[in-house]
Amino acid sequence: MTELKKDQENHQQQEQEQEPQSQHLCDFCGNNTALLYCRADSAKLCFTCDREVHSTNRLFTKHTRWLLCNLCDSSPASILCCTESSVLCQNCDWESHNKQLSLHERRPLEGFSGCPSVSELLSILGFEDLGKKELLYGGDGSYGFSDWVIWDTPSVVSLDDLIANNDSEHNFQAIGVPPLPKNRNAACGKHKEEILSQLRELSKLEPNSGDDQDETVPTIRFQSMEPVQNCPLRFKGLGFMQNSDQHVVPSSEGSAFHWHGDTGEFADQGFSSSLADCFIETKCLLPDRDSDVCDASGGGNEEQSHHPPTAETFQMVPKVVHRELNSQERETAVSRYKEKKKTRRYEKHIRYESRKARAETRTRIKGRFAKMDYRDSSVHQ
DNA sequence: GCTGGACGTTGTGGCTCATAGTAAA
DNA sequence: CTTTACTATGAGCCACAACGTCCAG
Repeated sequence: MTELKKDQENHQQQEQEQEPQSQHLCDFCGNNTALLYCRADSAKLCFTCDREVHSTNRLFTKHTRWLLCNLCDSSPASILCCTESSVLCQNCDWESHNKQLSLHERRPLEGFSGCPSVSELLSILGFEDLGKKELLYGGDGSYGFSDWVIWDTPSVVSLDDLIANNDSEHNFQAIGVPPLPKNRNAACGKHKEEILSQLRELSKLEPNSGDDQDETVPTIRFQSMEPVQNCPLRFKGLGFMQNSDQHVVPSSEGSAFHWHGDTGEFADQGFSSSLADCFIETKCLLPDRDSDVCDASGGGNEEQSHHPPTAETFQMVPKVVHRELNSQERETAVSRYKEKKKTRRYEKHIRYESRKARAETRTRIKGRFAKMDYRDSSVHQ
């Protein structure tokens, strides 16, 4: 632990040293602090200009943007250091964490594309407990994304956990797991204040800012919550996938999903691993969005959909709990599982006695079956 | 629809080896 | 606290008869 403290202190010192040069201005307007990086444009942008630039046509919406690295302020951040709440590019991450044999908890970050609304940006950046209203007015009362989007809720470890927790009114939290602190995944890095400030400005520009209809619309009704200007919206890793290929599959079916690299699909393969469950809970519980723009088969999503999800991907995808749709499915799945558990046979079951009899008389070499002529030849010798 | 041949798949048990977990030094 | 020794567990291997499917006659 002391090593961790020293590590943190070193980082703080390092940040303080770099602070003066970290304020880069937006390449577009030249006024605001640049917080995002667009690789396709090789440009550092503020949130307002990012919206302006990337909403002009569909092609631009495909550009993936990242937060700027908190250390060098010149490269896209691909690592979130949860310990020090900073976002770092690969080089800076290597420099700072490798040098010091860091014990920091780090996660991969990916960018976002499309034209996310302020609310969605809040969610992407880990301010899910801060609705757009709170952002605008600092108000209370209204509920925002946090009520519907749950980041990294403790995943269900097994179906037994579900059953053990059966009485909790479909609360998917596994037993024995302490509640997580809010906002623990805030992925905004060091420039939190500046980000909030820019988002505040951005939200004022949105047509329905302050409208009651807006933020009270839960995430599960994404279909009615079109991103600004109907731009295709995709969050990669950081936020949530909003995609037409999000098949609704009951997560508690007792199914493991295996990735088919060639088709880019999951296939049901029996009982689920906890890892797959985590993913299913999020990926599959999201409502379908019949967007022709984001069509998995053809539209601009191959990059994401045809790569097998890594453990990091699983870790990064936030948990979105669909409270209505899943309750019935869960109940039926649990009852099916219970029924199956009753009739489960642990002892070995011989299906073909004749094969057993045959196997017992077979010639063996070190336990392995040997060819018949081996016995013959040994007899002859 | 029935028959028979060809061909691919499945299941069987004992042993070895790798791995994880535990206890002792 | 670390290292070593021991134990438990499970996957994989092997050959081949039985089984299942397909197809032509």
